[in-house]
Amino acid sequence: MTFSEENYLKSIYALQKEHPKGVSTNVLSKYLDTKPASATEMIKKLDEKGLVHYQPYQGVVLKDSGSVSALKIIRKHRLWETFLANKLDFSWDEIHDVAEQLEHIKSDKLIRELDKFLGYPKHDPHGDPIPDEEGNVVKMEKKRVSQLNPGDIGTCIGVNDTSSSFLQFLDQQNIRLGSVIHILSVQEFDKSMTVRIDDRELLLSQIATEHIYVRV
Amino acid sequence: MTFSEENYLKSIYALQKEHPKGVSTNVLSKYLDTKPASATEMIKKLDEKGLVHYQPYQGVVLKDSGSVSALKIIRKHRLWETFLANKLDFSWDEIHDVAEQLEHIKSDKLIRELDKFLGYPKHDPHGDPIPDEEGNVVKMEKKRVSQLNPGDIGTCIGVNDTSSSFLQFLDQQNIRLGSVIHILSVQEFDKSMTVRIDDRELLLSQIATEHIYVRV
DNA sequence: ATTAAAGTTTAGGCAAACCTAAAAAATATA
DNA sequence: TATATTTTTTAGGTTTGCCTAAACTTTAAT
Repeated sequence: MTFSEENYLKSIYALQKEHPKGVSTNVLSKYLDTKPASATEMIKKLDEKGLVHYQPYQGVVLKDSGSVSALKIIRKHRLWETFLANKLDFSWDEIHDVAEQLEHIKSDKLIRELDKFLGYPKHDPHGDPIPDEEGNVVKMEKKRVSQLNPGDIGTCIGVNDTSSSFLQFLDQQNIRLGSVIHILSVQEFDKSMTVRIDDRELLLSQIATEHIYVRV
Repeated sequence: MTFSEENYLKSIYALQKEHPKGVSTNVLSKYLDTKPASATEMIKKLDEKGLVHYQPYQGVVLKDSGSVSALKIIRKHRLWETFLANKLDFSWDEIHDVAEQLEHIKSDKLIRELDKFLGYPKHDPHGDPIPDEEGNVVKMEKKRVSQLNPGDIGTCIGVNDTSSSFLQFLDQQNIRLGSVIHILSVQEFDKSMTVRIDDRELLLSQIATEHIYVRV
């Protein structure tokens, strides 16, 4: 499988959550920063290989074999992200681009050994679950802090905004992976929340609460 | 720089030790398992980019800029080999193919961090020196076992043949980096040598003794 | 020195993955 | 419903890196 085929499969997988009845060539090409005509071409090829189901003008849907392939690439991507963040000194916002390259390295042994070396992690640094060798993903109750109610407790497992200003803010507030967040109250008028983290009370704006993911 | 350009540069670098007055398209294409016509094409392109000096029918020689580029790739290759052998459970004969892929990942930070993570190693698992960021290589007193005489002692620092059959042989015989080799005797008729390694006596064929490098 | 052999380059093709522009289909609007 | 707009596909073109076959150099042998 070529790099391009892998990237298309991965993208279709990511997009079909939002487009369950078929990912259009328009959406797909926008996501991949190519042109619709290129997407059509590739989709036809993937269809001929039996990885996707394609009906002209109706968008594309992954078949089971395509899903398995996509999940294998996602597994590699997330394991490499974990490596970069946990073993090398990469910050959250630097790992993605390098992992995009590393995910295409072809070696089953490499991925098995990397998994072992990292201690069989269940989640990547963004809190997303790492599929196992067969492509099974642990579905996780992942919520935004903004979706919680007073009295709820969540463990920080990731963020949705990797801008350095946001990551710096988290650093200053000592909010990190594993931080336990207690929801104390919610302001009606601006949806800001008072929370407790490590025995410190602080106020999070609505924008902040929407960008922090927790396991409940 | 494309993968192919990088592979050609690296190959020219490797071959020009044996072909100091110019690497022919024949030799180059054989090394890369392509055809001479393809080598001619690529060499022309590298010449246009100012990385090599090419005169039709006279072979190709690296310019300084080409050497620096080649050494950067070799640095990446050897750091990844070190990672695979020292941090993951890869044996000598398994690291090469994967490192061939990893060496093309583009990220200066990744290589700096990997180097730090590995403790700034000076040599890769085959005993070859790892160039520094500027492309400087440490030259070493390196002899083949076949050049030693009875009574001599050498420390294994590398090999000259990276075929998996040879590397497997070394593994079976427990010959590894750092193994101390005592030369006991040499057979006149076939140049095979009886040696002691770790209190075990064994016979090495001439072919074997020519492919093992030692520091004396 | 001439011819034969070996090595190298040129010329013309092919596949992958992209592109633009035009044609066709689906959707939205009047 | 008919037309206009948007989306999608088709057709034809480009680049990279490979190929084969033919033409051309260089080297070796008679």
